[in-house]
Amino acid sequence: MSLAGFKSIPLPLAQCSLPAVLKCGQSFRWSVLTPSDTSESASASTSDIAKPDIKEPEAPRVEYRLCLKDRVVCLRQSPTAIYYRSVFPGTPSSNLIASESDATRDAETLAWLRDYFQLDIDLVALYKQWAEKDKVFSKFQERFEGIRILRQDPWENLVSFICSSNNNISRITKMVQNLCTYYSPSLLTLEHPFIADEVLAYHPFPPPSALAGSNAGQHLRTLGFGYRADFIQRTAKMLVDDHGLTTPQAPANPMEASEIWLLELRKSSTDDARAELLKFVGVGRKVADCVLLMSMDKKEVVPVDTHVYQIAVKQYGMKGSASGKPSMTPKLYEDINAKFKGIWGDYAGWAHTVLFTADLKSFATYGLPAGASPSPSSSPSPRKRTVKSDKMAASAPALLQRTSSDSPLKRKVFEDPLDENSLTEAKAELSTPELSKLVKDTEEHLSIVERVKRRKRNDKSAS
DNA sequence: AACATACCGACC
DNA sequence: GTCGGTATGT
Repeated sequence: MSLAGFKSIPLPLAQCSLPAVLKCGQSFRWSVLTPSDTSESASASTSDIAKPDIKEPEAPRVEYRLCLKDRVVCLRQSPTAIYYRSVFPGTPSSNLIASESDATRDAETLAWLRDYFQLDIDLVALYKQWAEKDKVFSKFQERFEGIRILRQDPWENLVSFICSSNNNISRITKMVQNLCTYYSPSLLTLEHPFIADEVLAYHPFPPPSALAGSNAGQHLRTLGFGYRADFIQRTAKMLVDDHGLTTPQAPANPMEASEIWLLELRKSSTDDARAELLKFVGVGRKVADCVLLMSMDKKEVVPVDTHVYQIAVKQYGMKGSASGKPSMTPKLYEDINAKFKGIWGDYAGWAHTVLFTADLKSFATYGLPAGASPSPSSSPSPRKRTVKSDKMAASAPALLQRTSSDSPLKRKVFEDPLDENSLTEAKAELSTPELSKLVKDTEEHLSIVERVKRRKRNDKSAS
């Protein structure tokens, strides 16, 4: 598979890692397509490969796709560049003659990419600053390169995070996909990049008016939204009712007035914008802060959930609650928020996302190159909660590739890289060099995890 | 103003 | 029983 038809943006992986950024729970709408993939949209599938094949940088075996209002953007990545192309309705891919409008469209897509990935922000420089200020961050930085905040559409982001309460990435992804499939018409269909004869349909994100109808709540329930169904319908209706009649900017603008109103909140202060967001149903402090950080340019905002609370306790020695189960009171929220802002400063929200991502089970072995020996402290802690509850389970040890002919055993190891049982079984069946390498890497990882555990125990009994 | 409980669905 | 929370009740 060549990169014919793709333009390139020279960019080191450390500035932006697509597999990390597009699957760490910021956007839920990118599909990740690989040669071994048999399903439609796959960011939740266990057969995904999390990293481009670095052994063959000229031919990445992963493609990422997102449907915008008027085009589908397709991306691939090598260690030194991002490759992009866009596909429009009604343009057969067999058209080999580049026209003038193609050049215009490429320029538009490039502009969109620079904005969406915020490529003018020097992430490497930010990492350096955070590492200087913060010992904990410096431990993780090398293994979790290229994790940056996307600049997403506020409406889409708001709905996605209303879905996120009491929920996991895998299910949120399915819900958002259902939303697009059933509430906006297909823009175009496109062949799978690696699997012949597989055709995929692409739907843009539906506008507020499409979800505001009084019947939407009930219908969304049947699509698996649960109690969040009414939140979404009512929020959509509030937007249409209260902000749907803004002076039409340009008739050609495909955005609805209420979407533009949300977009304009970028110009407000953090507190003002948050106050507006909190008026919607299903939007509390955490969801509002996610929207502020991820689509309103409020880079200093640190959304606090139970997960972030765990990091504050574990990594930064914040006092844990005696009864194990703390309720996230406004005061606790503020305390944690202030703590992280004090540590990381102006881009605290960006720094928080790096650690948040590093703590996902799916990234447990991310960035561990074969044979490399990470320092003991840089390995993620084997928190039971994370290991058991994170259903993303999409990533495998870096640099290793799954194939369609994987043995059941290899699959097992991939699906839970930290599970010692499957590892023991796998050792007895070192049939392929690839599997043996995987076992070696994972063993090394586990031994590090063990060392950390032991040290923790010793520290405790010593004090 | 600070807590408790229900809510929905998937998983252990 | 658990959970990347919020709304509603006391």
